[in-house]
Amino acid sequence: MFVSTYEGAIDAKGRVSIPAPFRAALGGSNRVFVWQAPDGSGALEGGGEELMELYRETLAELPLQSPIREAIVTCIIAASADLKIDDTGRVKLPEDLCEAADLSGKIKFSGQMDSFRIWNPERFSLHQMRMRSIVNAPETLDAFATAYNRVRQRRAAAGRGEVG
Amino acid sequence: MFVSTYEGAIDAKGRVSIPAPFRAALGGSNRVFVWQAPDGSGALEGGGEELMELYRETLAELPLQSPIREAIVTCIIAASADLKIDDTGRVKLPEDLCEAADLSGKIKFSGQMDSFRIWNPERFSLHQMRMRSIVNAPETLDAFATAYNRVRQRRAAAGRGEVG
DNA sequence: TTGAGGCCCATGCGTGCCCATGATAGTCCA
DNA sequence: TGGACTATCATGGGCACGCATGGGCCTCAA
Repeated sequence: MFVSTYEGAIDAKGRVSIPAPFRAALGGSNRVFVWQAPDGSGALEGGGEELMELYRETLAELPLQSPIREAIVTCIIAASADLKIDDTGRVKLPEDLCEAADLSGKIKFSGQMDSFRIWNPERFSLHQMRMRSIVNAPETLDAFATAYNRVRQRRAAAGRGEVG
Repeated sequence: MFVSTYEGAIDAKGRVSIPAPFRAALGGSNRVFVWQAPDGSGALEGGGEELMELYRETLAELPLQSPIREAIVTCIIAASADLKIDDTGRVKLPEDLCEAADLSGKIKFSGQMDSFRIWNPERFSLHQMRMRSIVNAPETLDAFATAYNRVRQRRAAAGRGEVG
């Protein structure tokens, strides 16, 4: 589970330390995949072998000739960098990805549950501010609370007991 | 279940003892997540792995590109501190969260059923006073009583018997 | 020969772990 | 019913390990 936000830095050799909690979330594997987040946020997105396996299964659900499948394969699978984590926990980010996400010097890692993101810090604060204004809208929290209660009730019905 | 309110303090190293009943509510896990309460109350909100798992399921219910999902991921998942409880029951609160919630010295923990909150004591009393005036309004208790009776009747219909 | 990448060692700082101490409440017995 | 004992919990502080980071050397390819 990728949670929280961590600071990091790209060193003179283009190397980046993956935050230790994220390495733990990768399940001890020393392989990471990194690609451009497809939502236009300008960040990079990353995940481990487990996520890639999930993507593989997801793609298998889609018709072989569908444009959706083709687009995902091209923009995520083909566009991913397949990186090896060295024994001090670092990877070398390819230059083209760094340029695409405007990364140099200080960077931010943010957890997204199943994946994580790598940000230019300023872009991240901007994104944060935008998201905060959405969260402040009462209908956002309402919608989340409604979905949350649905999940809880489903759990309770399945006899999985209470939270906490 | 997180119930009741407890006093606490931040020590010189930025550490805070999680009240023992809340630790018990975390189910023996030594991992806590803490983030800014998204309701503008100025408190921090906290929960355990179980709550995060519920949030993960809830997010999975929401469309991948929906602004709600993105906002919650940014403002809760990414904004959370992923804290480890040491064997005396303490965590180190990150400075940015302390600043955001105006915490230093004495603090208050308040139970919220599925999660708990961490308060600046003065803000908490203010909040308490505001809430008390709302509770005093007859329509508040009416609405609560109506919902309560609906739940009781649903239970009775399901043959789950009486309230202890 | 040179530049880039992979691998290894060195270091400083943060924080996680462990010790001890003090306070409080709950229990047991006189 | 009162007092002493004990268990649990909050708190303070020291120490060492883990993590992020910097740099050197070797290898391979252009």
